[in-house]
Amino acid sequence: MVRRPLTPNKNCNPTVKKGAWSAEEDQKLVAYIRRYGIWNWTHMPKPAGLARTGKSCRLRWMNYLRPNIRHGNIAKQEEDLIIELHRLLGNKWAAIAARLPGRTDNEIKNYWNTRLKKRVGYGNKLQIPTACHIKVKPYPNDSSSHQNASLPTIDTPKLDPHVVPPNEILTVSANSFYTSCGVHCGDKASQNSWYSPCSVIGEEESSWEQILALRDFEIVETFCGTYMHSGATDPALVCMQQYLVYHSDSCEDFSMDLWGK
DNA sequence: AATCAGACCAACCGCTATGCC
DNA sequence: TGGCATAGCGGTTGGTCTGAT
Repeated sequence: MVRRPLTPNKNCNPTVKKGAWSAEEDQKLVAYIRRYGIWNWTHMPKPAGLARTGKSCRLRWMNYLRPNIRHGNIAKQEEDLIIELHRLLGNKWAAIAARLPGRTDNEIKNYWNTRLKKRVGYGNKLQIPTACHIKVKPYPNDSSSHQNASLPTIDTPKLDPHVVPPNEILTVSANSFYTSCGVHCGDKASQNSWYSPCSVIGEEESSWEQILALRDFEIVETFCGTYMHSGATDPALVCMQQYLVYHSDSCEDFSMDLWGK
């Protein structure tokens, strides 16, 4: 869809162009960024030969021109993930987009507002436990983490699941945490045998919502091990797998390491 | 064929977070 | 510590498309 350039606003700088980007402008911006990189959005337009604000350039680049952007054809799997993440995060479009490679926050926001909002009801936002004090480690390179103030603050010690037994990972207020996540951490855990969240709490959706809510944190990696151990298959796993940072090639490999198999 | 309403989506705007001095 | 510049986010706007009448 091509948007016609807007009529210049009297109150705005007439030298600054607004509205739809032309192919020539796109080309200029891409060429400039390829050559010089992104060094300062505010001062970039002039040397790039663009009569645009830095803000406009940034938006155009982020939402349309940058590499690996995918437009349209949102798959059913992606749609499910958007719905699930939105239930967890609310309108944190950037955070949701970070979980969908190639998709932009703007695209997801539009997709939600125009298609999904009607289908998905409101008022069912996850109630996240707040009683645990497990230290968080934000995911690396996740610029959106700082904006997730609505998520629980969880303190975990530095995790190394290859070394630390699962039942020793969380030490403070662990019971409340495990209970809220539906993960048994009693005797069974000490025997190196976790319950899957689903089997413990009996409310699969509720459990996984809460686990997914921790997606920014290292702890989710541990739950992936648990999840794999349960042998379940679920779109939620797709979400988690994207955030594994282990050297293992797959979640299953990680799980096997974790369980010493 | 013309009109209209709703859907879609690119782009803008205002605000906030962050970093630097 | 406060002020400023910049980046980034989310809400909103408005132009185009499409299907119904």
